[in-house]
Amino acid sequence: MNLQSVAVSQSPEDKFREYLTTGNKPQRFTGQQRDMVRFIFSHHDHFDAEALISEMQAANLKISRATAYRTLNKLVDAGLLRRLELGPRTFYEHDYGYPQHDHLQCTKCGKVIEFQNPSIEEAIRQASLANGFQSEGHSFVVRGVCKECNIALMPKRQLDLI
Amino acid sequence: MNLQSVAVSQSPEDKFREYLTTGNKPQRFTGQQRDMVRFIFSHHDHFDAEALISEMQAANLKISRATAYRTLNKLVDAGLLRRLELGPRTFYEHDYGYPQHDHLQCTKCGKVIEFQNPSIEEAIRQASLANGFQSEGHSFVVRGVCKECNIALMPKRQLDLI
DNA sequence: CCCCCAATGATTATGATAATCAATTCCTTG
DNA sequence: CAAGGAATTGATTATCATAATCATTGGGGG
Repeated sequence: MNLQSVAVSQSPEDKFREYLTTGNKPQRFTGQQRDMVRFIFSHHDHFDAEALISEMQAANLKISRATAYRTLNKLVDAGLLRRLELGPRTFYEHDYGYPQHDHLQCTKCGKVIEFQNPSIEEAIRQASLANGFQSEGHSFVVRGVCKECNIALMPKRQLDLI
Repeated sequence: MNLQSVAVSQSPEDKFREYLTTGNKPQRFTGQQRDMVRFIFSHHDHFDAEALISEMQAANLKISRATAYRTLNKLVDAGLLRRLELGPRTFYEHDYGYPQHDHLQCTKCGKVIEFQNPSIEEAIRQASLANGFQSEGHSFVVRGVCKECNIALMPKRQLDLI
C-alpha cells in the first residue's frame, strides 16, 4: 500500500535543526546528523539501527555506531521518527510527514505491510475514555503470513487447483 | 477491567501435559514445569521472566533461570501463554482460558490495563482481506498516562478546581 | 583568533535471553 | 526391580542489541 504523505511546512532537516537548536539546552546540528536525516528521509521504509549503518556506509557516508544510536533517539524525540516494536530489536519509520497507520508483519519473510483503518483511532478513543487514560501513541502489529509466502507454502496439489 | 474468563475443558496443567507428551517427539512433564504452570495460572497478571523467577523463589518453589526461560517458551508454543511486546523485554500473560483483549500501558507507572473492542478484530479482518494476508495474532498496545498518574501530575491549581 | 563546550567514536558495560554441556533424573525395558 | 539411555536441569558462558564512558576532536560565539 502506498499511503498519501501529509503536507508539512518544513523539511525534515529543518524540523530537526529547529528541535536541536531551540529550548533551554541547545544542541548542535552537525554534518553527520544532517546526513542521517537526509538519508533516512530520502526513501520510506522500515529499518533498524544496524541496517541504517551499513546502508549509509555503502553510500559512502561517514557514520559511527554510537552516533547512529544517539541520533536515532533524538529523531524520535524530535517527532521525526516513530519506533516500531517488531520483536527483540527496535525498528524505525517516518513519523513526520507520514500519516498514522498500522502494520501487518509476515512471520515467514519479515515483510511489513502498512494499512489504515479509522476504527482503530475510535477504539483507542473509547478505551481511553472508559479508563480515564490519556493516550499518547500506540503500536499495532498483526502477525501472519503474507500473500506471497502463502502461495509459496501451498502444497503443489492446491496450486494446481487455482 | 475484569474480563470474563473463557470456558475451557482442561486445566492449564492438563493442557500443558498433553502438549508435551503428544506429538512425534514427546517431552517430559516435570515437577518444575508443573510448579510453573500452577503458579502462573493461580493468578492473572502481566509478568516478565525475572519477576516470575523471584516470585516463585519467594514462594519457596525451586526454579532456575534457564528452566524458567525454556519453559516460558514452551508455554507460549503450547498456547497457554501469550507474549506481550511492551518494550525491550518480553512480558507474558494468560492466553488459554482468557478472552482476546488489548492493552493500555502507562508510561509513568508501567501499569497495564486491559480493554476489549470488537472493531479491532474487524479491522484486522479487513486489512488481511485487502492484502491477501493470513492473520495469526496481533499485538496492540496504547501508550499514555493512566488516570492515577494524570491526577498525580496535575498542578495543584488544577486539582483545586475539581 | 581562541577558547570552551558539545559531538564524536573506540571501547567497555549492561541487560535480557539463548546455548552449552556435564550431572542428574526418571521412564522403559528386560 | 535393576539398569540403560534419553531428556531435563542448571551453572556457566555466549550472544546480541543498545547504552554509557571518556579521551579526543571540532565548531561557533565572544
